[in-house]
Amino acid sequence: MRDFKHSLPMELMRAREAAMARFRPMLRDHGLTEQQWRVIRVLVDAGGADVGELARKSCLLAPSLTRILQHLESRSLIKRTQNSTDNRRAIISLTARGRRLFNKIGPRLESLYRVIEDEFGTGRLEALYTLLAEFYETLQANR
Amino acid sequence: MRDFKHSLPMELMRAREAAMARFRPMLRDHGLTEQQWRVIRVLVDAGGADVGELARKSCLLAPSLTRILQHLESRSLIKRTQNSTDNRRAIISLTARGRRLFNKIGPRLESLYRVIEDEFGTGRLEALYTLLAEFYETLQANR
DNA sequence: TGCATTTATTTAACATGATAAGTATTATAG
DNA sequence: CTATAATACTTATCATGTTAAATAAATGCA
Repeated sequence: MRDFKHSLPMELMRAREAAMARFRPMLRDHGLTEQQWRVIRVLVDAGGADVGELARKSCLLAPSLTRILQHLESRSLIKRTQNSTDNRRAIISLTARGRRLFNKIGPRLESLYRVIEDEFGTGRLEALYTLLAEFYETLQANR
Repeated sequence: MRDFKHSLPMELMRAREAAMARFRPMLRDHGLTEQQWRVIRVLVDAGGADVGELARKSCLLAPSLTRILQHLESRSLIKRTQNSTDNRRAIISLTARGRRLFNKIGPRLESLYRVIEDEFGTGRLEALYTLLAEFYETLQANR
């Protein structure tokens, strides 16, 4: 049997963990988990989204997202608006406080990212992105 | 700021999830989680290891591993041996039942893996492995 | 030898991952 | 219209992720 070290899910996880280990301390300093940050990040880009859209874009399962939104709402970082024609959906958006937190953390994480970019090389990083995207597309297509 | 979709941890996660979605149902059919399977897989290769070694090789944090070992022991899939000169360490190994379970599941997962190999192509898969390993090494080296 | 330090593992506490089931609202067939 | 199915979330439950603290055994050194 193929050597266990040569396991793709494992390698993907190790690579991801190596990267996250660089980012996590700073998020933690601001009382945020990686997943909470992903939600905030998506809300900045989208500027308001329902829970389903948020789940897709932040790669979080609905039950996890429900809990995260409750948490972020209790910290007044997000707010819900019941504005739609569909009463099942609530529009989630950042509060002013949420935006301030993003503006504080965003640039610092960005610079950590650039360090990685320098260490590994922009070219190889791009190659990795491409392969990952292709891999994902291939597996989704034949699902 | 860089587009959020172009986030390396996210891409690594999505790729990993796409792969795991293929494997998880079969593991679940046998009452195993992905992490429990990783432990069994390492024990087959190593044939007995202390908790620290197991944690490193299965890429699990010590607290998670503690719980998983308790679970696997309660199902009689692993056993502990207090044989060492160091009384802090217990040697973990598979029971006959654990080995039987591995022999039943292993080949089926292997064939699922070959499907992925065929879909994505052996060459690109190797390229991906190489980049991932290099990425991990680079980030570990400059830790 | 005696004791502070280090090492190996476990507990504790809180957050998320994963699946199934529940609830409320909207769409749809008859 | 109205019963039924589909949709969008939320709850519930169990397992793991993450960090800090606790416990216990081994080491190092005065």
